[in-house]
Amino acid sequence: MTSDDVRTRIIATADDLYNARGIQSVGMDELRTAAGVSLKKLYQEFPSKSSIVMAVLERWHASWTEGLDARVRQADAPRDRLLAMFDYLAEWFGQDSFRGCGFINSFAELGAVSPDVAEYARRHKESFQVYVGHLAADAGAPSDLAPQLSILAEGAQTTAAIAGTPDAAGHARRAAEVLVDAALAHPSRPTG
Amino acid sequence: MTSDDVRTRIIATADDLYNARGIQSVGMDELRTAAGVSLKKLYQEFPSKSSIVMAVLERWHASWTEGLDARVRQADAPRDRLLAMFDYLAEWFGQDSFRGCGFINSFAELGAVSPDVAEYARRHKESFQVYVGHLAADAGAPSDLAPQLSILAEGAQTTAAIAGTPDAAGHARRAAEVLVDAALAHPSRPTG
DNA sequence: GAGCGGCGAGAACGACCGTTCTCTCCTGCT
DNA sequence: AGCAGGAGAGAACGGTCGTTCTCGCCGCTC
Repeated sequence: MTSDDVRTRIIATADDLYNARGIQSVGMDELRTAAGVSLKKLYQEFPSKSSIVMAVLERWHASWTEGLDARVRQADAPRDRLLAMFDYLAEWFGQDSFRGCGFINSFAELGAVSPDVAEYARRHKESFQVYVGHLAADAGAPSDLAPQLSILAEGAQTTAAIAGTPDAAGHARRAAEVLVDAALAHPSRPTG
Repeated sequence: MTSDDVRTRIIATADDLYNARGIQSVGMDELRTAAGVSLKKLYQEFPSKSSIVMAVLERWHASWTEGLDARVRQADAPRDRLLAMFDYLAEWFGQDSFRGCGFINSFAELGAVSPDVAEYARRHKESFQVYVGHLAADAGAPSDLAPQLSILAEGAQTTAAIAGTPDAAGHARRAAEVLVDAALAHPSRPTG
């Protein structure tokens, strides 16, 4: 078993546990047991718990970004691409393991106490807004639209998590349709 | 000094500390010191930390509900009342002490580990949606509108918290204007 | 004025956390 | 076969947490 295998397994286990129960509630010993790794090996791969946390945040960022992009690329028309992200949210909310956006959660848990976590969450959300901005620009929408859709997506995530139902994705999608259509009725550049 | 004074002071102090740094990061000793109360008196008024947490959640709920309602009542027209909640958000986000919605934060911190906190957060958000539902009904909007505006408000709260800027309130308000106007163009009942 | 009941300050306690250390055992090389 | 080195299990350590206990002090009552 290579060192990469061990790292991957630790991060995958921490992903599950941190997502399910929060970061502070999961101790190193529980993580060690669940990952099936000796404590020595754990600290050989990661110098501290906070380095594991950062690695998990990276994993969350990559998996969210890739999943979103893959879902968006299934649609062809720019308008459909803008709306596809809400279908991605719907799929995500429907999973049993869904317990809210890990970045919102980790920011709430540790943002005030760990500048690294706060900064990583900020950058993740910023990169999402930039991504939505590109989709909106491709659709020829004015620059107002992207932050509005981003806010809808964020709201759907917290609402779905707290309410415990995936309904928010549908509500957000229908709101997004109205906003997108209104924005495209006053495009920022001619349709050609 | 009456017992009520002490309770109020403890809750007010816990409010500040929990809001600023999260619940788990604030220990009983720090709370005791900041509130200027003996540890004995603290445990005389509250049997446990979790009972203080619940009391703070109640305070948050009351202060949010009252503040929102007061702001909404400043507007007369039903449409303005629906939009007024985003002005309330803008004022809130602009405060130095703003660090996100306490219910979203406490749910993220403790929701998975404390059913009481999770349930209280759920009920708080539900009561907000009911409130928005009344405002929307008064404006004669179809029932779709209320959850959409609620999601916008939630998204604005998390976006403003993580980004560290109050801009999200303005974005959410402009999105809400579009949604409200679109909804009122297809009213659920005649304008009379 | 003597006893007493309640108070504040803070020590103490048990549990748990993140991290390190020890000790044993297994493996692979010569 | 004998030895060196690394790995695993888990004890140990220092710190902190929520909670309780102790103790000395103050103001009240007879």
